[in-house]
Amino acid sequence: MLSKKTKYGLKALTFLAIQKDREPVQIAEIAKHENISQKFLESILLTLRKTGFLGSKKGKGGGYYLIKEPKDIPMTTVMRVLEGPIALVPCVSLNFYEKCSDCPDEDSCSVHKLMIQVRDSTLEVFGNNTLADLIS
Amino acid sequence: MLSKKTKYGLKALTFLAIQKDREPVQIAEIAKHENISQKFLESILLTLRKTGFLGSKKGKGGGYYLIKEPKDIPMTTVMRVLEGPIALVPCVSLNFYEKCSDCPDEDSCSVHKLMIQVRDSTLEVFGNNTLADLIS
DNA sequence: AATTAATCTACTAAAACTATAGGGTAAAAG
DNA sequence: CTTTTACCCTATAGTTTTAGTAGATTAATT
Repeated sequence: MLSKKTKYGLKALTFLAIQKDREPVQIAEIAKHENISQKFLESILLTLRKTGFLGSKKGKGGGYYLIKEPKDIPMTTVMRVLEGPIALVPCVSLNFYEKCSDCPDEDSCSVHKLMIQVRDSTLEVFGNNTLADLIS
Repeated sequence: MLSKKTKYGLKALTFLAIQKDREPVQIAEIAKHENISQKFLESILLTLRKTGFLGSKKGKGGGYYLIKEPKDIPMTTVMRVLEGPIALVPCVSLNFYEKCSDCPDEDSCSVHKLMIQVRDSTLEVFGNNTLADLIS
C-alpha cells in the first residue's frame, strides 16, 4: 500500500505543476485544496525541497514552487524519495540493496525471482511517466 | 515492501511444492529449512489452510500438504490472501475497492491513473506466474 | 488405556511505522 | 518592528507487524 505521505506528495507536486507561472504557493493553500493535514504536508514539502524537487521562499508572498519542468521529473525518482525502494524486497532493490537475513542463497530463493519481475514491471511504469503525465 | 508473512508463506508453499509425494510435512521441518520462526509460520500455514491452499493432518505423522497442483495455483490468489490487495491504493483495487476519503473525484485524481497502471502491470506478472514457476 | 507427536486456538506484547499535532525559530516583506 | 510565511523539533495516538506463551485438541503408537 502506498503511504499517505507519498500520495499527498504526489498530489502536492501535481498541484504545483499546474500553476501557470512558477510563483510560490503557500502550504496552507495546497493543504486546503488537496484535503491534506497542513502539518503533515509541511514535512512532506520539506523533504521534497531537500531532495531537489522544490524551491521555497519565506515570508510574505512565500511558499513552495517547482524547480524543474514537470516533464523532466520522472516518477521513479519521486517515488524513491517519497515511498522508498520500488522493489518489494530489499534483496532485489537496485538503489537500496540489502541482503535478506533469512536467505542463505539468493539465486535459489523462489521469492527472489518473482520479485525481480515485479520490480522490473513497476520500474517500467514509473520510468514511462513523468510529473507531466499525471496532469490530465 | 513485502511483509514477512507473505515472504514466509511463499517459501513454505514452494517447500511443500517440491515434495515428491503429497505427504504431510511438519511445521518444524519447514520452519527449520526456511529459517522461519516456528510459531509465526504456524499462523501463516493456518490461514493458508483456511483459504483452501493447504490440507493438514493432526497427530503423529501429521503436518501440512498441498491440496492442488502447483501449476494450478496462480500468484494472484496467493498474494491476495497473504499480502492483501495487489493495488497500491484502495481506490484502484479490483477485489478490495474502497473510496479514498481525501479525493472528491477519482477521475480527476492524478495519483489514480498512475496507480491503475502499476496495478495492471503487477497483476500481469502475478497472473503469468503460478506456484510451479517459483520452483527452479 | 497411556503416551507421544503433532496441529489448533486464543491471548499477549514488543517493536516499528504512520499520521498528525504543538510550539517555537528564522527569514523575508512592508 | 510587525506580519507572514517557511523551518525545525518533539511528542503522541493509532495501527501493523512479528512474533511469544500457554494450553487444548486430535490421532497414531505402544
